[in-house]
Amino acid sequence: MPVLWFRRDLRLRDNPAVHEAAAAGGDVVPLFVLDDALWGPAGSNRRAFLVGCLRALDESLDGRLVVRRGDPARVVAEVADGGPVFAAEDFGPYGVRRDDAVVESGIDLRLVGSPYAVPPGEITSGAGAPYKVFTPFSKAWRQHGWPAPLPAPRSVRWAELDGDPIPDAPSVGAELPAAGEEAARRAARRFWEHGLADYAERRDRPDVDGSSRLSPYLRWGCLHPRQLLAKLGRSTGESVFRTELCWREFYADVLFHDPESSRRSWHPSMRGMQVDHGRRADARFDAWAAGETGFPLVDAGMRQLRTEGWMHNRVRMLAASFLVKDLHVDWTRGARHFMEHLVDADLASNTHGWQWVAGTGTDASPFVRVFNPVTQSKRFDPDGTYIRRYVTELSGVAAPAVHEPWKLAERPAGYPAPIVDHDAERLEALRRFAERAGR
DNA sequence: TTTTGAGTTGTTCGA
DNA sequence: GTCGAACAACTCAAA
Repeated sequence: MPVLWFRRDLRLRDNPAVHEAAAAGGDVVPLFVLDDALWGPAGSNRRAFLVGCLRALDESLDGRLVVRRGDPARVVAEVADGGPVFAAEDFGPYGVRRDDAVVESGIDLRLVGSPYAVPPGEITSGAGAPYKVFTPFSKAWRQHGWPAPLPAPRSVRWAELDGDPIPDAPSVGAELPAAGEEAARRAARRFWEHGLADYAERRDRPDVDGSSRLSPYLRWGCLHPRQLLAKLGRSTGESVFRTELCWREFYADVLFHDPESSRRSWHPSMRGMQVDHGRRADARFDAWAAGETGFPLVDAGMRQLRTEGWMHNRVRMLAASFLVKDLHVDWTRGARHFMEHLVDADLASNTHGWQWVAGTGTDASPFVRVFNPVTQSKRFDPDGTYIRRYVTELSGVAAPAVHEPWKLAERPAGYPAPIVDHDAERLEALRRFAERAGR
């Protein structure tokens, strides 16, 4: 029996592997392998969202989704029993290793499609080398183009096979996004109706929640970017959103060409960057992770991450900048924390988003960027709406004091004083960068 | 091969 | 408050 192996493509629509598996003849076994290498490091938010996606998929398969726990090479071999296995290609470092092992074990693995409009590795510069700068990549990417979404497949006959139960969703603090393909379609429709027209202006505003909120669905493949790209026109908002989708593809391409870059700085000269270790650094990291730095917008973001498994991108950048530039903690540590808690945790986007902020990645900026937590707060959350939503200690504090509560005559009860002096740490960050640049 | 223009998302300083 | 310049020099990508 042909097997349809779901990995990060938890949908039935516009899924080339579904078509191929159906065309192979015979009842198709829809399989998901609960792989400890991926399940283990995931925090409860990410686990809960994945469980939600699996339940939704199971429902649209009339309860026939086969979930098996264990090592993929062993589990897939057992289920396939010599038959062909169809799956979308995974270009991440772990996915490539896993699939190599699967093929080596003799399984007839047929990779069809990928989670990207253009698979990593396909776009190269005139010299045939991978792009290292976003803008030329994005031009080539748009020129390259992508296929239209697939029509619905003729009805697929799904096999009935025993599996392990879908694990219970861990209990989580607050509300996670609704999971699954139908929820993704609703979210996309909502974004199209309410968010896309003003996207260019609103996407940077955490207070009005102006981003698309589609990242968790793209991460788990409840949506394919092709489905979004096919509907995008030429307006400013649509162009800006298309560019955001292109960033996702660019970073997947960068990680594909340098799989090591998820663990160490992409830029060789930045690998010797001086970072802080030890008890003081650990305490600062803990304060950052808990949302107790005393900088309201940073804390609001870190608390949103904990409770919702998601953070607005503008605030992600600021929180990352704060950890790296103000606390001098290695970016990989912050990136791991994000990976654990984000429901949209994507290794490529997360890694290279962090590296962009840390100044260790493909970005060729002529100067060192150090985000100012107060300036960012005033510009992107002017009334403090977003801050007060997550930092309840400041619920009675209005703008402008909400941006710098240490200036109040009386410190708000329960809210910490700033753990560092931003101006001093900024100079320290610049000093460390200058040291690297001199080598 | 050499040259040229450009590089997501920033901050500070001084007019 | 608003605005433009300065902030390293370098690397990339295409002409």
